[in-house]
Amino acid sequence: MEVSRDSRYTIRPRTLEAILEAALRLFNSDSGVTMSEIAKAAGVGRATLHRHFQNKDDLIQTLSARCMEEMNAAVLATDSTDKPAVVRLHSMLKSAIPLGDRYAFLSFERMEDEHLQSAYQEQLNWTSTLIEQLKIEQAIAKEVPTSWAVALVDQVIWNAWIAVWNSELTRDEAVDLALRTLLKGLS
Amino acid sequence: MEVSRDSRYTIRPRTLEAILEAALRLFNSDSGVTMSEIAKAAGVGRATLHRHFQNKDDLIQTLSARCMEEMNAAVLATDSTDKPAVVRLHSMLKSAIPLGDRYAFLSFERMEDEHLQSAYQEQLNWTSTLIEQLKIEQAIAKEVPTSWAVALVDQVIWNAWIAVWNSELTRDEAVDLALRTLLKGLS
DNA sequence: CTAATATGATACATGAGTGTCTCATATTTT
DNA sequence: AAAATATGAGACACTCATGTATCATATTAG
Repeated sequence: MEVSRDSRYTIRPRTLEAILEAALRLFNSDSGVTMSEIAKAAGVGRATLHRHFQNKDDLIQTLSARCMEEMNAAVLATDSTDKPAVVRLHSMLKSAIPLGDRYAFLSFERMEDEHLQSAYQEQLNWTSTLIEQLKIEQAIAKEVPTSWAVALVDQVIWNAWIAVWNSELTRDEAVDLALRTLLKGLS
Repeated sequence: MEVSRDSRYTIRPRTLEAILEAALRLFNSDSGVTMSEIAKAAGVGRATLHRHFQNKDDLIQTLSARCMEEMNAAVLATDSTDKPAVVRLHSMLKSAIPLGDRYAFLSFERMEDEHLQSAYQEQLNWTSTLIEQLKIEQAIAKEVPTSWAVALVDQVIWNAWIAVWNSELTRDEAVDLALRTLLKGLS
Protein backbone atom coordinates (compact mmCIF):
# COMPACT_ATOMS: atom_id res chain seq x y z
CA MET A 1 0.00 0.00 0.00
CA GLU A 2 0.83 3.67 0.08
CA VAL A 3 1.89 3.58 -3.55
CA SER A 4 2.15 7.10 -4.85
CA ARG A 5 1.00 8.14 -8.28
CA ASP A 6 4.46 9.31 -9.15
CA SER A 7 6.78 6.47 -8.22
CA ARG A 8 9.72 8.85 -8.17
CA TYR A 9 8.54 10.19 -4.84
CA THR A 10 7.78 8.56 -1.50
CA ILE A 11 5.24 10.41 0.60
CA ARG A 12 6.42 11.43 4.05
CA PRO A 13 4.41 10.04 6.98
CA ARG A 14 3.56 13.49 8.30
CA THR A 15 2.38 14.63 4.88
CA LEU A 16 0.21 11.56 4.44
CA GLU A 17 -1.36 11.93 7.86
CA ALA A 18 -2.00 15.64 7.40
CA ILE A 19 -3.69 15.05 4.05
CA LEU A 20 -5.88 12.17 5.19
CA GLU A 21 -6.83 13.92 8.41
CA ALA A 22 -7.82 17.10 6.59
CA ALA A 23 -9.60 15.21 3.84
CA LEU A 24 -11.66 13.20 6.32
CA ARG A 25 -12.68 16.31 8.19
CA LEU A 26 -13.64 18.25 5.08
CA PHE A 27 -15.42 15.38 3.34
CA ASN A 28 -17.60 14.86 6.40
CA SER A 29 -18.91 18.40 6.23
CA ASP A 30 -19.09 18.67 2.43
CA SER A 31 -18.58 15.87 -0.06
CA GLY A 32 -17.86 18.46 -2.74
CA VAL A 33 -14.58 19.77 -1.36
CA THR A 34 -11.90 20.55 -3.88
CA MET A 35 -8.38 19.24 -3.91
CA SER A 36 -7.19 22.81 -3.38
CA GLU A 37 -9.21 23.13 -0.20
CA ILE A 38 -7.89 19.83 1.10
CA ALA A 39 -4.31 20.85 0.34
CA LYS A 40 -4.79 24.18 2.05
CA ALA A 41 -6.41 22.62 5.12
CA ALA A 42 -3.64 20.05 5.32
CA GLY A 43 -0.99 22.76 5.08
CA VAL A 44 0.40 21.09 2.01
CA GLY A 45 1.07 22.22 -1.54
CA ARG A 46 -1.56 21.36 -4.09
CA ALA A 47 1.10 19.73 -6.25
CA THR A 48 1.97 17.34 -3.42
CA LEU A 49 -1.59 16.07 -3.39
CA HIS A 50 -1.44 15.30 -7.10
CA ARG A 51 1.98 13.77 -6.72
CA HIS A 52 0.62 11.05 -4.44
CA PHE A 53 -2.98 10.65 -5.48
CA GLN A 54 -3.98 10.23 -9.09
CA ASN A 55 -7.29 11.97 -8.52
CA LYS A 56 -9.98 12.65 -5.95
CA ASP A 57 -11.40 9.16 -6.28
CA ASP A 58 -8.00 7.74 -5.52
CA LEU A 59 -7.80 9.88 -2.39
CA ILE A 60 -11.28 8.83 -1.31
CA GLN A 61 -10.42 5.21 -1.90
CA THR A 62 -7.24 5.41 0.16
CA LEU A 63 -9.13 7.20 2.89
CA SER A 64 -11.92 4.62 2.80
CA ALA A 65 -9.49 1.77 3.14
CA ARG A 66 -7.84 3.48 6.06
CA CYS A 67 -11.14 4.10 7.80
CA MET A 68 -12.25 0.55 7.19
CA GLU A 69 -9.07 -0.83 8.71
CA GLU A 70 -9.35 1.41 11.75
CA MET A 71 -12.97 0.49 12.32
CA ASN A 72 -12.38 -3.22 11.92
CA ALA A 73 -9.35 -3.17 14.15
CA ALA A 74 -11.10 -1.15 16.86
CA VAL A 75 -14.28 -3.20 16.89
CA LEU A 76 -12.71 -6.62 16.57
CA ALA A 77 -10.09 -5.84 19.21
CA THR A 78 -12.69 -5.57 21.96
CA ASP A 79 -15.17 -8.10 20.61
CA SER A 80 -15.59 -11.50 22.23
CA THR A 81 -18.03 -13.83 20.55
CA ASP A 82 -18.72 -15.82 23.70
CA LYS A 83 -20.13 -12.89 25.66
CA PRO A 84 -23.81 -11.87 25.74
CA ALA A 85 -24.96 -9.90 22.73
CA VAL A 86 -25.78 -6.83 24.82
CA VAL A 87 -22.23 -6.76 26.12
CA ARG A 88 -20.94 -7.12 22.58
CA LEU A 89 -23.17 -4.26 21.43
CA HIS A 90 -21.91 -2.09 24.27
CA SER A 91 -18.26 -2.71 23.51
CA MET A 92 -18.98 -2.20 19.82
CA LEU A 93 -20.49 1.21 20.51
CA LYS A 94 -17.61 2.03 22.83
CA SER A 95 -15.16 1.27 20.05
CA ALA A 96 -17.10 2.77 17.17
CA ILE A 97 -18.35 6.06 18.59
CA PRO A 98 -14.89 7.62 19.02
CA LEU A 99 -14.34 6.71 15.37
CA GLY A 100 -17.72 8.11 14.39
CA ASP A 101 -16.22 10.33 11.72
CA ARG A 102 -14.62 7.30 10.06
CA TYR A 103 -17.88 5.44 10.30
CA ALA A 104 -19.85 8.29 8.76
CA PHE A 105 -17.37 8.71 5.94
CA LEU A 106 -17.79 5.08 4.96
CA SER A 107 -21.56 5.47 4.96
CA PHE A 108 -21.67 8.70 3.00
CA GLU A 109 -19.17 8.09 0.24
CA ARG A 110 -20.24 5.92 -2.64
CA MET A 111 -17.52 3.34 -3.10
CA GLU A 112 -16.74 2.50 -6.66
CA ASP A 113 -14.05 0.05 -5.71
CA GLU A 114 -15.49 -3.46 -5.56
CA HIS A 115 -13.02 -4.73 -3.00
CA LEU A 116 -13.85 -1.92 -0.61
CA GLN A 117 -17.54 -2.25 -1.24
CA SER A 118 -17.54 -5.90 -0.28
CA ALA A 119 -15.47 -5.11 2.79
CA TYR A 120 -18.08 -2.57 3.83
CA GLN A 121 -20.84 -5.04 3.13
CA GLU A 122 -19.04 -7.46 5.40
CA GLN A 123 -19.12 -4.87 8.14
CA LEU A 124 -22.86 -4.44 7.71
CA ASN A 125 -23.24 -8.21 7.83
CA TRP A 126 -21.29 -8.27 11.07
CA THR A 127 -23.79 -5.85 12.57
CA SER A 128 -26.68 -7.89 11.18
CA THR A 129 -25.36 -10.99 12.87
CA LEU A 130 -25.07 -9.13 16.14
CA ILE A 131 -28.66 -7.94 15.76
CA GLU A 132 -29.81 -11.50 15.16
CA GLN A 133 -28.02 -12.62 18.30
CA LEU A 134 -29.69 -9.82 20.23
CA LYS A 135 -33.03 -11.11 19.00
CA ILE A 136 -32.23 -14.65 20.12
CA GLU A 137 -31.29 -13.39 23.55
CA GLN A 138 -34.50 -11.37 23.54
CA ALA A 139 -32.71 -8.09 24.07
CA ILE A 140 -34.56 -6.75 21.07
CA ALA A 141 -37.85 -7.85 19.57
CA LYS A 142 -38.11 -10.35 16.74
CA GLU A 143 -40.69 -8.21 14.95
CA VAL A 144 -38.20 -5.42 14.37
CA PRO A 145 -36.70 -5.82 10.88
CA THR A 146 -32.99 -6.39 11.03
CA SER A 147 -32.39 -3.83 8.29
CA TRP A 148 -34.14 -1.22 10.41
CA ALA A 149 -32.02 -2.11 13.42
CA VAL A 150 -28.79 -1.96 11.44
CA ALA A 151 -29.65 1.45 10.02
CA LEU A 152 -30.54 2.69 13.50
CA VAL A 153 -27.25 1.50 14.93
CA ASP A 154 -25.41 3.40 12.20
CA GLN A 155 -27.30 6.58 12.87
CA VAL A 156 -27.02 6.38 16.63
CA ILE A 157 -23.27 6.02 16.35
CA TRP A 158 -23.15 9.11 14.17
CA ASN A 159 -25.46 10.96 16.58
CA ALA A 160 -23.26 10.07 19.52
CA TRP A 161 -20.09 11.13 17.79
CA ILE A 162 -21.61 14.48 16.88
CA ALA A 163 -22.69 15.03 20.47
CA VAL A 164 -19.18 14.28 21.71
CA TRP A 165 -17.66 16.45 19.03
CA ASN A 166 -19.93 19.33 20.08
CA SER A 167 -18.91 18.80 23.70
CA GLU A 168 -22.55 18.18 24.58
CA LEU A 169 -21.67 14.82 26.06
CA THR A 170 -18.59 13.04 27.33
CA ARG A 171 -17.51 9.95 25.50
CA ASP A 172 -18.88 7.62 28.18
CA GLU A 173 -22.16 9.48 28.41
CA ALA A 174 -22.58 9.22 24.66
CA VAL A 175 -21.91 5.47 24.70
CA ASP A 176 -24.42 4.88 27.49
CA LEU A 177 -27.04 7.07 25.86
CA ALA A 178 -26.55 5.30 22.54
CA LEU A 179 -26.96 1.87 24.11
CA ARG A 180 -29.94 2.99 26.11
CA THR A 181 -31.58 4.51 23.06
CA LEU A 182 -31.16 1.34 21.05
CA LEU A 183 -32.50 -0.95 23.75
CA LYS A 184 -35.08 1.18 25.48
CA GLY A 185 -35.68 4.18 23.28
CA LEU A 186 -35.97 7.56 24.91
CA SER A 187 -38.15 6.40 27.79
CA MET B 1 -43.16 34.12 -5.65
CA GLU B 2 -42.33 32.08 -8.72
CA VAL B 3 -40.48 35.02 -10.19
CA SER B 4 -38.32 33.80 -13.02
CA ARG B 5 -34.82 35.03 -13.65
CA ASP B 6 -35.81 36.27 -17.04
CA SER B 7 -38.97 38.32 -16.53
CA ARG B 8 -39.85 37.95 -20.19
CA TYR B 9 -40.96 34.38 -19.54
CA THR B 10 -43.47 32.82 -17.18
CA ILE B 11 -42.71 29.25 -16.22
CA ARG B 12 -45.43 26.75 -16.98
CA PRO B 13 -46.79 24.81 -14.00
CA ARG B 14 -45.87 21.44 -15.48
CA THR B 15 -42.34 22.61 -16.19
CA LEU B 16 -41.90 23.93 -12.66
CA GLU B 17 -43.19 20.75 -11.08
CA ALA B 18 -41.06 18.52 -13.28
CA ILE B 19 -37.94 20.50 -12.43
CA LEU B 20 -38.51 20.63 -8.69
CA GLU B 21 -39.50 16.98 -8.51
CA ALA B 22 -36.41 15.88 -10.42
CA ALA B 23 -34.14 18.22 -8.49
CA LEU B 24 -35.41 16.94 -5.14
CA ARG B 25 -34.88 13.34 -6.15
CA LEU B 26 -31.39 13.91 -7.49
CA PHE B 27 -30.21 16.16 -4.66
CA ASN B 28 -31.22 13.51 -2.14
CA SER B 29 -28.91 10.95 -3.71
CA ASP B 30 -26.07 13.31 -4.60
CA SER B 31 -25.73 16.93 -3.57
CA GLY B 32 -23.29 17.49 -6.41
CA VAL B 33 -25.72 17.01 -9.29
CA THR B 34 -25.31 19.32 -12.24
CA MET B 35 -27.94 21.53 -13.81
CA SER B 36 -27.64 19.42 -16.96
CA GLU B 37 -28.50 16.26 -15.07
CA ILE B 38 -31.48 17.91 -13.44
CA ALA B 39 -32.73 19.21 -16.78
CA LYS B 40 -32.35 15.81 -18.37
CA ALA B 41 -34.09 14.04 -15.48
CA ALA B 42 -36.91 16.59 -15.62
CA GLY B 43 -37.30 16.11 -19.37
CA VAL B 44 -36.63 19.79 -19.86
CA GLY B 45 -34.13 21.76 -21.88
CA ARG B 46 -31.11 23.01 -20.00
CA ALA B 47 -31.85 26.51 -21.21
CA THR B 48 -35.25 26.42 -19.57
CA LEU B 49 -33.63 25.78 -16.22
CA HIS B 50 -31.44 28.83 -16.60
CA ARG B 51 -34.36 30.87 -17.84
CA HIS B 52 -36.17 30.47 -14.54
CA PHE B 53 -33.44 29.99 -11.97
CA GLN B 54 -30.51 32.35 -11.78
CA ASN B 55 -28.22 29.59 -10.54
CA LYS B 56 -28.10 26.35 -8.60
CA ASP B 57 -28.39 28.16 -5.27
CA ASP B 58 -31.53 29.84 -6.49
CA LEU B 59 -32.97 26.46 -7.41
CA ILE B 60 -32.02 24.99 -4.05
CA GLN B 61 -33.54 27.96 -2.29
CA THR B 62 -36.82 27.68 -4.17
CA LEU B 63 -36.87 23.96 -3.50
CA SER B 64 -36.12 24.50 0.19
CA ALA B 65 -38.94 26.99 0.54
CA ARG B 66 -41.31 24.59 -1.16
CA CYS B 67 -40.28 21.70 1.09
CA MET B 68 -40.55 23.85 4.17
CA GLU B 69 -44.08 24.90 3.25
CA GLU B 70 -45.14 21.33 2.57
CA MET B 71 -43.70 20.09 5.83
CA ASN B 72 -45.23 22.85 7.89
CA ALA B 73 -48.60 22.48 6.24
CA ALA B 74 -48.62 18.70 6.64
CA VAL B 75 -47.52 18.68 10.26
CA LEU B 76 -49.58 21.61 11.47
CA ALA B 77 -52.69 20.34 9.68
CA THR B 78 -52.92 17.26 11.89
CA ASP B 79 -51.50 18.76 15.06
CA SER B 80 -53.68 19.56 18.05
CA THR B 81 -51.94 21.19 20.97
CA ASP B 82 -54.47 19.98 23.50
CA LYS B 83 -53.85 16.29 22.90
CA PRO B 84 -51.29 14.14 24.76
CA ALA B 85 -47.75 14.54 23.54
CA VAL B 86 -47.49 10.92 22.46
CA VAL B 87 -50.51 11.37 20.23
CA ARG B 88 -48.99 14.53 18.81
CA LEU B 89 -45.71 12.69 18.15
CA HIS B 90 -47.58 9.92 16.41
CA SER B 91 -49.50 12.24 14.13
CA MET B 92 -46.33 14.20 13.47
CA LEU B 93 -44.56 11.04 12.33
CA LYS B 94 -47.56 10.08 10.27
CA SER B 95 -47.43 13.41 8.49
CA ALA B 96 -43.68 13.71 8.19
CA ILE B 97 -42.61 10.24 7.09
CA PRO B 98 -44.40 10.35 3.70
CA LEU B 99 -42.56 13.64 3.17
CA GLY B 100 -39.29 12.14 4.32
CA ASP B 101 -37.48 13.19 1.18
CA ARG B 102 -38.48 16.82 1.80
CA TYR B 103 -37.40 16.51 5.38
CA ALA B 104 -34.03 15.06 4.46
CA PHE B 105 -33.43 17.71 1.84
CA LEU B 106 -33.90 20.43 4.41
CA SER B 107 -31.48 18.71 6.78
CA PHE B 108 -28.81 18.02 4.20
CA GLU B 109 -28.64 21.26 2.29
CA ARG B 110 -26.85 24.11 3.96
CA MET B 111 -29.14 27.10 3.70
CA GLU B 112 -27.44 30.35 2.98
CA ASP B 113 -30.68 32.27 3.00
CA GLU B 114 -31.31 33.77 6.42
CA HIS B 115 -35.07 33.75 6.14
CA LEU B 116 -35.14 30.07 5.30
CA GLN B 117 -32.59 29.24 7.95
CA SER B 118 -34.67 30.83 10.67
CA ALA B 119 -37.75 29.05 9.35
CA TYR B 120 -35.91 25.77 9.65
CA GLN B 121 -34.72 26.66 13.12
CA GLU B 122 -38.33 27.31 14.02
CA GLN B 123 -39.18 23.80 12.90
CA LEU B 124 -36.45 22.37 15.10
CA ASN B 125 -37.79 24.43 17.98
CA TRP B 126 -41.22 23.02 17.36
CA THR B 127 -39.80 19.52 17.76
CA SER B 128 -37.90 20.59 20.86
CA THR B 129 -41.09 21.84 22.45
CA LEU B 130 -42.80 18.56 21.68
CA ILE B 131 -39.90 16.69 23.27
CA GLU B 132 -40.20 18.83 26.39
CA GLN B 133 -43.89 18.07 26.59
CA LEU B 134 -43.13 14.36 26.23
CA LYS B 135 -40.76 14.69 29.18
CA ILE B 136 -43.42 16.40 31.30
CA GLU B 137 -45.86 13.65 30.51
CA GLN B 138 -43.12 11.13 31.34
CA ALA B 139 -43.30 9.48 27.97
CA ILE B 140 -39.56 10.00 27.69
CA ALA B 141 -36.97 10.39 30.42
CA LYS B 142 -35.83 13.78 31.71
CA GLU B 143 -32.18 12.68 31.64
CA VAL B 144 -32.20 12.35 27.86
CA PRO B 145 -30.81 15.57 26.35
CA THR B 146 -33.40 17.28 24.18
CA SER B 147 -30.86 17.84 21.43
CA TRP B 148 -30.25 14.09 21.31
CA ALA B 149 -33.96 13.41 21.09
CA VAL B 150 -34.48 15.96 18.33
CA ALA B 151 -31.65 14.49 16.28
CA LEU B 152 -33.02 11.01 16.78
CA VAL B 153 -36.48 12.04 15.62
CA ASP B 154 -34.95 13.48 12.45
CA GLN B 155 -33.02 10.34 11.72
CA VAL B 156 -35.87 7.98 12.47
CA ILE B 157 -38.08 9.87 10.05
CA TRP B 158 -35.44 9.51 7.38
CA ASN B 159 -34.99 5.84 8.22
CA ALA B 160 -38.70 5.22 7.94
CA TRP B 161 -39.01 7.02 4.64
CA ILE B 162 -36.14 4.99 3.19
CA ALA B 163 -37.76 1.76 4.34
CA VAL B 164 -41.03 2.75 2.70
CA TRP B 165 -39.24 3.85 -0.44
CA ASN B 166 -37.45 0.49 -0.61
CA SER B 167 -40.79 -1.28 -0.16
CA GLU B 168 -39.44 -2.94 2.95
CA LEU B 169 -42.32 -1.56 4.99
CA THR B 170 -45.77 -0.15 4.34
CA ARG B 171 -46.37 3.44 5.32
CA ASP B 172 -48.29 2.47 8.45
CA GLU B 173 -45.76 -0.11 9.50
CA ALA B 174 -43.00 2.47 9.17
CA VAL B 175 -44.91 4.99 11.29
CA ASP B 176 -45.54 2.45 14.02
CA LEU B 177 -41.97 1.21 13.98
CA ALA B 178 -40.68 4.77 14.15
CA LEU B 179 -42.87 5.62 17.14
CA ARG B 180 -42.01 2.40 18.87
CA THR B 181 -38.30 2.92 18.30
CA LEU B 182 -38.41 6.40 19.75
CA LEU B 183 -40.38 5.42 22.83
CA LYS B 184 -39.18 1.91 23.53
CA GLY B 185 -36.11 1.36 21.41
CA LEU B 186 -35.74 -1.95 19.65
CA SER B 187 -36.88 -4.06 22.60
C1' DC C 1 -57.68 30.26 -36.59
C1' DT C 2 -54.21 33.47 -35.31
C1' DA C 3 -51.24 35.88 -32.29
C1' DA C 4 -48.52 35.61 -28.31
C1' DT C 5 -45.16 33.21 -25.90
C1' DA C 6 -42.77 29.38 -23.45
C1' DT C 7 -39.75 25.83 -24.73
C1' DG C 8 -35.81 23.05 -27.10
C1' DA C 9 -31.73 23.03 -29.46
C1' DT C 10 -27.57 25.00 -30.54
C1' DA C 11 -23.57 27.79 -30.33
C1' DC C 12 -20.67 30.51 -27.57
C1' DA C 13 -18.11 32.71 -23.66
C1' DT C 14 -16.54 32.28 -19.01
C1' DG C 15 -14.76 30.46 -14.74
C1' DA C 16 -13.33 26.84 -11.72
C1' DG C 17 -11.24 22.55 -10.68
C1' DT C 18 -8.01 19.30 -12.32
C1' DG C 19 -3.76 17.37 -13.60
C1' DT C 20 1.18 18.10 -15.33
C1' DC C 21 5.61 20.10 -15.35
C1' DT C 22 9.65 22.70 -13.75
C1' DC C 23 12.71 24.63 -10.55
C1' DA C 24 14.14 26.53 -6.21
C1' DT C 25 14.01 25.28 -1.37
C1' DA C 26 13.67 22.53 2.69
C1' DT C 27 14.21 18.17 4.70
C1' DT C 28 16.08 13.82 5.30
C1' DT C 29 19.67 10.45 4.69
C1' DT C 30 24.32 8.95 4.46
C1' DA D 1 28.93 18.34 5.66
C1' DA D 2 27.30 16.56 1.36
C1' DA D 3 24.18 14.03 -1.40
C1' DA D 4 19.64 12.52 -2.20
C1' DT D 5 15.01 13.61 -2.41
C1' DA D 6 10.34 15.28 -0.98
C1' DT D 7 8.01 19.52 -0.94
C1' DG D 8 6.15 24.36 -2.31
C1' DA D 9 5.23 27.62 -5.65
C1' DG D 10 4.13 28.94 -9.94
C1' DA D 11 2.91 28.49 -14.89
C1' DC D 12 0.35 25.95 -18.21
C1' DA D 13 -3.18 23.28 -20.71
C1' DC D 14 -7.41 20.83 -20.40
C1' DT D 15 -12.11 19.58 -19.12
C1' DC D 16 -16.55 20.55 -17.65
C1' DA D 17 -20.35 23.00 -15.47
C1' DT D 18 -22.28 27.38 -15.79
C1' DG D 19 -24.61 31.10 -17.81
C1' DT D 20 -26.12 33.85 -22.06
C1' DA D 21 -27.98 34.69 -26.65
C1' DT D 22 -30.48 33.29 -30.80
C1' DC D 23 -33.81 31.11 -33.56
C1' DA D 24 -37.05 27.56 -34.91
C1' DT D 25 -40.84 24.99 -32.94
C1' DA D 26 -44.56 23.71 -29.95
C1' DT D 27 -47.95 25.23 -26.86
C1' DT D 28 -51.22 28.23 -25.11
C1' DA D 29 -54.40 32.22 -25.15
C1' DG D 30 -57.44 35.31 -27.54
